Amino acid sequence: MTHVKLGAVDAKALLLEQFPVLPPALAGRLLAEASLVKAPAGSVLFDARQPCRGFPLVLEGSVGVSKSTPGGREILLYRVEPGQGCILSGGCLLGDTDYTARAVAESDTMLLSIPPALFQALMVESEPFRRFVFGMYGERLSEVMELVEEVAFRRLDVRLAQLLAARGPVLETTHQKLADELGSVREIVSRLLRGFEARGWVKLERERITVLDQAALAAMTS
Amino acid sequence: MTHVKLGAVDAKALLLEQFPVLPPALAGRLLAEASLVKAPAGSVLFDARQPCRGFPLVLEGSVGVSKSTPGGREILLYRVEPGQGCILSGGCLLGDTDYTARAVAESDTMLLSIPPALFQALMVESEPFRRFVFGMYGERLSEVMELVEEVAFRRLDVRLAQLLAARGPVLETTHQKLADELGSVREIVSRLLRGFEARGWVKLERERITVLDQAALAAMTS
DNA sequence: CCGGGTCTGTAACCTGGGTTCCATACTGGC
DNA sequence: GCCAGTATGGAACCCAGGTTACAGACCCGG
Repeated sequence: MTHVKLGAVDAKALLLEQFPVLPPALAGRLLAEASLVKAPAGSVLFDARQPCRGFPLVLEGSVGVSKSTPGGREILLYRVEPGQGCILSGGCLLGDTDYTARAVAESDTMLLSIPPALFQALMVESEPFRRFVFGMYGERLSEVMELVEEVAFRRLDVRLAQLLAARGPVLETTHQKLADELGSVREIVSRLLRGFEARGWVKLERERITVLDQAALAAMTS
Repeated sequence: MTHVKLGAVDAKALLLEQFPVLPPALAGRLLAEASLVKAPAGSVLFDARQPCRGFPLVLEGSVGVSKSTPGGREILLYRVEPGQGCILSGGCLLGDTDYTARAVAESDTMLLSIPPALFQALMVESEPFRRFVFGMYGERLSEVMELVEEVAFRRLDVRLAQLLAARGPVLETTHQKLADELGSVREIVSRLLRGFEARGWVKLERERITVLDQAALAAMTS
């Protein structure tokens, strides 16, 4: 976990390190023509009904893409980690349509925003870049399809348990944020967590959940 | 609605008609190298955990892609109509992964199955083909993301009403099939339909639902 | 060290939707 | 015209999860 200040040089190192699939020549070009953006935790990168300004590659941190209702409820569709790009922007750029979801930096995030023209050009010229973008599309689609199934058929306690098992052993977060990730509400998440705690599977503290029995949580899935 | 028997000639006509974005030269090549497949209504084109044999373009009929649980419940992820391809296969071909869902012909369907090698070649060589495939990816992803929101936050009566309004004025289907589309069960769909009938919004008969007040159904959305 | 904001605990209550069960009715083949 | 298979009607019951409403508890800034 590097905590150095990031300049142009570090950006290049990060780009090469996080996106090994991209040939170095291309990386150089990206750094020259794309703009480096720092997004502090919590900042909104884009929102529904907005046109798309560029195709962002995440170098550091992570971005959550979610849908939300007027009533204030929310559900996380997927997370963009370092080494990935926000594929939603790809669709917007190619189809020239607006966003249909919201993207929020989940931690301090650094990303490289490829301007539309360059993105289009790369898609035509660069085979590796195309493969990269395509691969990500496929992955995302599968993920979101999976999510539909989860939301439609899996009980919330199971989904919460999965989440805890996957992200443990220690989660520094609030019940509200977990609820927003699952598409539920704070009270229910609190209630379920209490249940897990009673069974000795987790320990609860303010803004911190410690997983004590990952196996038990994971076993709920079945 | 053409009911002629379909031979090679008709396939070409259909291909050109349904896929105007593809240049005629490419269409010729596709017909020469891809295989024409007829799938009777109800036949399973592919299922989860199977590798992918080709990239199918739908010429006539329609294909439903859905997830299902061991318990027998089901939810429709999206529908592939004439002029579209099954993008899920694209991901499988490029990433060489297995399917994660099931595809069923919803009516007698005719499709053109592009073999993996040709698909890969076209993605490299043909800009219009690439644009076509890309465009579809973006669309599907948006659709499925939308579906997550619907399933997570919208009540079933509203979703059913939407479905009826969109697919009316007459639906030749069973309550079970509607349930499988929505990710619910027969009894609930029946109950809700009864409610709509009581309000004079639909008329119910065996294997047939007639929408009488589309405006009322559509208005539930808000 | 006081006070407002945020996070969590807890409980009563409600309801949408799933489960179970059975009755009825239509339909097509023999 | 009978019978098996399928589609629908209808009700009792249950429960996961959402709503509402507070009360502490912690945390930070002034």
